[in-house]
Amino acid sequence: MDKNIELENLLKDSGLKNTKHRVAVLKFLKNVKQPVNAEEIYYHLIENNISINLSTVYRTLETLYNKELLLKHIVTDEKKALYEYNNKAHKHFLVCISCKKMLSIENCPLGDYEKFLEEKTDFIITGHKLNIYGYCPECQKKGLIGE
Amino acid sequence: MDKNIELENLLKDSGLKNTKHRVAVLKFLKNVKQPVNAEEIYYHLIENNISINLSTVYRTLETLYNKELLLKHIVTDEKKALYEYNNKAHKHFLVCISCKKMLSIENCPLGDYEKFLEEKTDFIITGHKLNIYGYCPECQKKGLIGE
DNA sequence: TTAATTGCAAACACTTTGCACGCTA
DNA sequence: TAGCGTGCAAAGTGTTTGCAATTAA
Repeated sequence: MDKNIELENLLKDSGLKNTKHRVAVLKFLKNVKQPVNAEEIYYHLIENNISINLSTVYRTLETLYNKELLLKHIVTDEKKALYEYNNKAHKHFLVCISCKKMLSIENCPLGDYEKFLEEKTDFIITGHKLNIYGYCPECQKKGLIGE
Repeated sequence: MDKNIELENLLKDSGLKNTKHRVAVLKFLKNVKQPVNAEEIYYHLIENNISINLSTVYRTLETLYNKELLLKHIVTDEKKALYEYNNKAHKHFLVCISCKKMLSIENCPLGDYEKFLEEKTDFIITGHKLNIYGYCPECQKKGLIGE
């Protein structure tokens, strides 16, 4: 329950009204270990007796994403966007090309490469996104490589 | 004209029939300097008096992508997929978050970080995608930062 | 000849929007 | 109570597909 107060403050600090739907979405995303799509959030809430509409889920995600409370990912060849709680840690992902699962990596190998690039290109660099692809141990065991 | 023969051989080597549409799409993508979307390809062909249907453009892109003759990118918050000629060079991109232009970077700063990760996580790593985001010099001049 | 490719129109999947009602601050 | 949040149904957008006609091999 303490967690809800924390999330309610997060909303307040972002200038958003505190609604049960927003808290429920944040709470779910904070607890889940990998990025999930809108439909998965929708069904999770329904199963937990929180009546909500899919369009509200989308609107909520959009709102939270605009306030940078969430991160949003689109994986090539997957149609649905994936969302995760933004804990502000700088992260990268290991994406399984068989089951599409995303695992986060805490390390960032990029060091001061960005600084070098900025000087070379005159871009103002604001961030980067690094995904590393491969087959997760489970899919290797299932022999799903290549599917 | 020699270029067409080269592209026709590319198709043949991939086991694809040689059609004017496929050659035209490949030719355009080979000459353009940044990834483009299906509609841009469609209009380019129409303007060059190559009669084609948008759905054929999509089917062609899908076919060429499956044969790895093209690369496909999806940028978060952009709805349209971007395609580029796959010249097999290992590349990364500098993406302007204002005008969405993508510039390629030839360097790869990742070195043997992947090897380290593979050992640590038991993934079989097959590749990675690195995009670096920021504002391009043109958008900086236009004062478009933040839009 | 025959199997792959194409045009066209219709279908699709995910996401967004208009409007009337409900609820937070 | 003023204005943001929500449900519902309908619309939107990029992409895909079924089918008949066309074309490459």
